[in-house]
Amino acid sequence: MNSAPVLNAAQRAAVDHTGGPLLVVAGAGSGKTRVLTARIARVLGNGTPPEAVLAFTFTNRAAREMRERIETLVGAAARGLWMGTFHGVAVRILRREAEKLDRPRDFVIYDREDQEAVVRDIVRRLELPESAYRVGTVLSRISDAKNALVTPEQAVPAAVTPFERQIAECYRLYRDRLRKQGAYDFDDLIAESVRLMVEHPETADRYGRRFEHVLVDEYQDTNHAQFRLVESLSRVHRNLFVVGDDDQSIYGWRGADLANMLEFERAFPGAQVLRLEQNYRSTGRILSAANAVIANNRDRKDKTLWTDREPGPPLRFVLAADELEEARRVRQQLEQWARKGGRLFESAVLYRTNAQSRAIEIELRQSRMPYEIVGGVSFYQRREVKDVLAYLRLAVNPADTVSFWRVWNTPRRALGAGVRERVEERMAQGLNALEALRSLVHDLSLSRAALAGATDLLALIAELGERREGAVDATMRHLIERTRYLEHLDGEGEGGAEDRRANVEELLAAAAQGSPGGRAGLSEFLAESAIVTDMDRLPEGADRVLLLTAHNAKGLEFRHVVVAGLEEGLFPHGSSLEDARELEEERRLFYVAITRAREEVLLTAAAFRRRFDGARGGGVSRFVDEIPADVMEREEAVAATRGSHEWSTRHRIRTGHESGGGWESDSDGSEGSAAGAAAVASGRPAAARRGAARRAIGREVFHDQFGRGVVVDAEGDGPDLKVTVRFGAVIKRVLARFLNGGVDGDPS
DNA sequence: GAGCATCTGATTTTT
DNA sequence: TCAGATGCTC
Repeated sequence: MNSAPVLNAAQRAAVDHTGGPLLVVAGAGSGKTRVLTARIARVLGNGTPPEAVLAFTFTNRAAREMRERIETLVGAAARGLWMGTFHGVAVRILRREAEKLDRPRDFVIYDREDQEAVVRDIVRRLELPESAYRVGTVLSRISDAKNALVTPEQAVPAAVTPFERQIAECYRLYRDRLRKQGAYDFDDLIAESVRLMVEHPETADRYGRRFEHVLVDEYQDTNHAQFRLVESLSRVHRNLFVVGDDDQSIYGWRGADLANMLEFERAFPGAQVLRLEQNYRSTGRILSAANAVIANNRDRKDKTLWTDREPGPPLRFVLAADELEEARRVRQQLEQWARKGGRLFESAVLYRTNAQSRAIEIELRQSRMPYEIVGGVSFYQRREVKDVLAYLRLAVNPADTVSFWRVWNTPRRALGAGVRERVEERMAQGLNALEALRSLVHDLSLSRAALAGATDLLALIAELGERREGAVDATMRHLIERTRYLEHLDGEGEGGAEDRRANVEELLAAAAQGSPGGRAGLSEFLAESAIVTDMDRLPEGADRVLLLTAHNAKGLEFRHVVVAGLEEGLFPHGSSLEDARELEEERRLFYVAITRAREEVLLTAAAFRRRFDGARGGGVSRFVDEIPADVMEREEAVAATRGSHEWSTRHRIRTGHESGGGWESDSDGSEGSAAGAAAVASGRPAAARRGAARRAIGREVFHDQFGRGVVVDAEGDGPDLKVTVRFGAVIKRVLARFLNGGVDGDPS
C-alpha cells in the first residue's frame, strides 16, 4: 500500500513501543496499517502467543488482509490471533459465554429490517401515532441508548417529556421482545458484551488475563460501548495500542465519540501519544487541497500532513448541467485515465448518498465500462437472500418470530390474516410462533387449505432442524427444492427473477464455501452472514471501476478518484447545514474522500439534480471553494455565462474559463443561464411544488426553436405554469403553454 | 385468501 | 423513483 521501503522514525517508535497504553495519531496515508501489522508481528516475534493478541479492525475485510500480511511476516505463528470487527469479536464472546446471558448460544442477529418489524409492531400495539413515532425515529433513539449503555430500566425513569416516556417504553418492550426471541441487534452485540463483563467480573478477569495485547484500528470511530469493551478487555495487561485520526471521524451519527480519542490520555493514565504526519499516498497537490479543506474545521487537533512526493497534476472541478451530464463527464474521465495506462480497478467514484450511483451506473452500463457498486442494498439484505436465511434461522432458533412471519406464507401456503390472529392469540399465552401454529394444527381448527399449509411449514422446519449439523449448502439446497423457491421467484411476475435466482445461487455458493474459519455449522454461518458487509465480499483483482459512498471508501486508496455530487445540500448534506458539528463531520467526510487518491482527483457537481420529489440545484459545494486555486482547475460551463453572479450568494462563480472551455458552451447564454441561476439560487424546497409543476419535472418536451429538452424545474399552475428546460447544454425558462404539446403528455 | 390498483412516505451515511 | 402498505374486488 505505502511505498516507504522501511519504517520511518515515528512508525518505528510505534512498532517498538515497549508496553502500556499508546495512542498513535495517524494522518491519512501515513502508513497506519503498516504500523499495526508490523506491531502485531513484533509482539508475536517477542514470544506472545497469538491467542493472547486481540485486534479490532473496522471491516472484516481489513481483518482478513491484515491477517494475511502478518502471516507472510511470521508464518504459522499468526494462527489463532483474535482479529475482527467489534461486532465479529463480540459475537464470538457472546457465543462462548451464552450460558451466562439471557439468549441462547444460537442467537440470531437482527438487521435493520428485522428491527423495524419489531418496532412497527410495538408502536401499533401501544397505539402511538405513527407520524410522530416513526420506526426510524424510535430505532435511532434505542440505538443511541444502547451505544451509551443506557438500559430501559434507566431510560424509563429518566424520561421527562411524554414523548421520551413513550420512546423509553418502546425501548423496554423492544428489549424484552428481542430477549424472548433469542435475538440481538447490532448494538446489542457490543452493549451485551460490556454487560457480560460488568455483571461477571470473573469472566472479565479471564478475558483480561488472556489478552496481553489489545489493538484498535480507526479508533476515532469507536462509540462509548466499544470504548468500554476495549477498556475492559485491556484492563489486566494494559497493553492497549490504538490508531486513529480525528480528522477522519465520520460516524458521529452512529454514536462514534471523538472524546474516546481526544481524551485517551485521561482515560488511560500513563498513556503515550505518537504522531504519524508523513503521507506516503498522495501527491503534493492532493495533500495541499486536503490540508486546506480540513483546516476549516474548528473542532480538531491541529496537525499538518506533509509529503515529499511530487506535486502531481492539479485537481479538477467540473460543473455539469445535470446529473446525466455529470455522469457523462465522469465516464469520460474514467476512460481517459484508463487510456493513459491506468487500469479500471485503480479508479473509484465516490459520492455522498447511495442514490447517486444510479445515474452513473446507467452511463457506465451504456458505454460498457465494467463497474461494481458497493453498498446500497447489500447482498444479504436482498429479499430472496433474507427469505432463505429466515427459514434457516427459524430452524436454528424457533423463537425467532420475525423470521417466522417473514416466511410462514412465502411461498404461498394459504395462510393469512385470519390464521395470523389466532397464532398471535396463542403466542400471548407464552407459546412461540411455531408452537402456536402447531397447536392450531392439533386442534384441527383450520380450513383445509390452511391446515395443509401449516402442516407443510412445520414439517419443513423440522426437517431443516434435523439437518442443522450437516453441510450448510446441502441443508439450504434441501430448503430451496422443498419450497420450490426458485419457481416461486419466477412466478412473481415482476422482472428481476433472473437476478434473484442468481443471488440464491450465490448464497448457495457462499454456504458451500463455509466460513473462513473452516467447517462452520449452520449457526455459525448465519451469524457470519449477519455481520458481513458488501465491502467484505468484494472480490479482488477484477478490472472494474468501483462506485461507492465516501463512507464505504474509508480505509481504501485508489490511483484515481472522482468525487461526484459536490453541491450544497448534497455534500455537505442538507441535514447537516444547520448544525456546526454535523457540518464539520461532512467536511471530514470530504477530507476522507479526496485523501483516498494517490495521483488524480476529479470533483464534479450538477447545476440541477433530479431527486425523488423533483429537481433541485444546490449550488456548488463550499468544500470545492475551500480548495486553493493554485492546486485546482475549474471548468464551469453552465455557470460560465452571463448572469451567473446570481448563482448563489455564498459562492461566486469565477468566469475566467468560459472562453477557453471547448466543452459545449452555451451558444445563447443571454437568458438561459440567468434562468438557471435563478432556479438554482432559489433552492426552494422541491416539496413546495405541487400538482402540475411537480408532474412536469422530468418530462421530455419540444420547443419550436430550441428542439427537444427536459424539464428540470417548474412552478406555477395552469396557464401560468413556468418551466425550466434543459435543451442540451442550454437552459431556458419558458411558459409551458409555449411548448409544443405542453408538458401534460406522457413522461419521456 | 389472493391479486391488483392506488397511495404514501422516504434517502444520509452502516455494523 | 420506488418499495411497502393499504384497500378494493373476485
